[in-house]
Amino acid sequence: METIEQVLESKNIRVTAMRMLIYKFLVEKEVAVTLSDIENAFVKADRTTLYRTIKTFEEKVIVHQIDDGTGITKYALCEEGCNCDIKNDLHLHFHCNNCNETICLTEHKIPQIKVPDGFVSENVNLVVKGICDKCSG
Amino acid sequence: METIEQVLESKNIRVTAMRMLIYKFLVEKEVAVTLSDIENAFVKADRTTLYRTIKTFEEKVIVHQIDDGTGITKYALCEEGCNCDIKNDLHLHFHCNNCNETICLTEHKIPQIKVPDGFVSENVNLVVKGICDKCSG
DNA sequence: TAACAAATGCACTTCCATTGCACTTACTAT
DNA sequence: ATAGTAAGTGCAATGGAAGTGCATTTGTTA
Ligand SMILES: [Mn+2]
Ligand SMILES: [Mn+2]
Ligand SMILES: [Zn+2]
Ligand SMILES: [Zn+2]
Repeated sequence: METIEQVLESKNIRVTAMRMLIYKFLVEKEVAVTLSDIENAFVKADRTTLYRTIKTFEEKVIVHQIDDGTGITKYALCEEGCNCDIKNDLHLHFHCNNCNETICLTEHKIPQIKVPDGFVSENVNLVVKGICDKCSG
Repeated sequence: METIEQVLESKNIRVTAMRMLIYKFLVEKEVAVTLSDIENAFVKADRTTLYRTIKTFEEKVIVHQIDDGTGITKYALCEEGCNCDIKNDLHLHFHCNNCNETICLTEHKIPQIKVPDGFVSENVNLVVKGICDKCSG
């Protein structure tokens, strides 16, 4: 079991108190979070720091960004071997219209999408909206 | 060939000069437009009017909204028989990473997406990003 | 043409994202 | 250990897009 310090160091990110806390927060959450979610969890920290921390995490492929159509960008931890830096994330995302949470369905890969002649597909964003397992039960 | 007045009337929208101009603008554009695009095309008109006009068009199913992941909502004319009001738009959208334009691929329907047990899919947003035909030529 | 409803214009507001700059903290080389 | 440097943090401010309240104008209908 890797410690948080080890995770950060392995990604060439300087270890700071704030970064460890935010990383821990992301691990414990199972859903994608907004910057405001992080803000609310760390009221004593400055918004800018949180913002730049998540941007650093994104750059270093610790988290990936999710546009679920709510208008607010969300972030979730990358999986082992995630290559969202070179290609867009290949798994699909689910947004619950009831509890308003967004989750990664990492097991569900995006099918091959055909595009017309002359078009070149580089990546695909796919968000399914509906009712999640917790809300449909 | 229907006139613009006839189109608007058939959708139960009051015909005004502004609305006819905006409709004409949308018809002539083949790509999805942002509110700013419309603003730039009609500098003498007030932003609010353009905003509310496009919202009216959306409500009356003359245009549909597109979230292409750029963070700015875009709008494009609905096709004949478009049912984007009851279900999300079924065709896919293409965003060109080169010219930054977004277009409807109305011929290309979104494939059925499987979701895990317990999840209920209500609608799907699918955006393909890459190079469009004009830019790849 | 009078009366009413809807459309427009102006001024604000809110929310999220982003940046510049000063200050503090962490790493590195002596 | 200490100084120097690079990176991280906090504060203040900005900008863009979306949305709202209200007064005024325009269109419709009786
Ligand atoms: Mn994901
Ligand atoms: Mn479309
Ligand atoms: Zn739910
Ligand atoms: Zn293009």
